[in-house]
Amino acid sequence: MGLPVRKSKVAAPPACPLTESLALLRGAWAPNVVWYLSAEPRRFGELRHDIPRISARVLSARLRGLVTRRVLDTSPPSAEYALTPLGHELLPAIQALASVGRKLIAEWEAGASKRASGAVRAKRSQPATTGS
Amino acid sequence: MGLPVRKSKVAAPPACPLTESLALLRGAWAPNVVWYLSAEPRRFGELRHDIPRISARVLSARLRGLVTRRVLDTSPPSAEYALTPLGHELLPAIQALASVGRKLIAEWEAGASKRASGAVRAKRSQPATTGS
DNA sequence: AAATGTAGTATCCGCCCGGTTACCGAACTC
DNA sequence: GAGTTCGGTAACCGGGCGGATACTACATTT
Repeated sequence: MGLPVRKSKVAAPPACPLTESLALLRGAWAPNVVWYLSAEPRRFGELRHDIPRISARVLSARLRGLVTRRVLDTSPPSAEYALTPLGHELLPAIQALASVGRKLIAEWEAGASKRASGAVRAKRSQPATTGS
Repeated sequence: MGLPVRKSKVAAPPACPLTESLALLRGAWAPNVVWYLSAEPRRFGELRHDIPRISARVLSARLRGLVTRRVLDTSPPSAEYALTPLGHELLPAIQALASVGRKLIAEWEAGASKRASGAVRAKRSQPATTGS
């Protein structure tokens, strides 16, 4: 199956690189999935464990496009997912994003006491351990 | 419905760096706004021109958080927006994304030359996305 | 006064996204 | 056969996002 990701109602003229690449990461948890697959292939359940609040439905949806699937011949049949080359190309961007995120978290924790400025605080922040 | 509780190294960190930084870029056109403000401050109308398909409503919404506003004392009163330091920190990630996007578009157009059939997609020319 | 240009806000509304729940099915164990 | 584990899919559904349109507000120009 081809990349199903670009199905916006607007036939986007391929003019903006940013829009194009972001279309690949569109949808909740997509960058997290890429992140956890970056180091090594993982199985469905492992990803569910890595990203605890993702639902099976969404994870299954995210695992199409940037990812290849390989069925393993295990006792209960399982599957292994790995990033496609295109997925790997997104890693620098994702790492840069993670770097910013780490800085953000560090600053928030450092200045947690003086919470006065109107920063961009999301209503619900999702815990999801992105280790390194 | 129990997850295979195979606890890994991390227990429950406050937040995921990826999720946090992506929260900043959440919403349509947000990265584009950051992109166009990266080089220099711009005014509302300039951004609308840079990103033709964005609506004023959404642009106005995006211009809160990563951006500072300065009212100019011009003939019709105008406003100038500039990235905050936090906004600038996102630039490496955005540039990495744009890089991937450029590659995608190149491959895309290369493969599109095969399909030079009747359907010509209406290409509304967009101002160059600042080749970075 | 009327028109124009700039900078937004208000309101409506359709639709997609994603959470939840239930269900499926293969393989293995008991 | 019943139960369990792993890996999904199907259907429902509520909320939010964002497009479209209309409107406001201020200052200058005609």
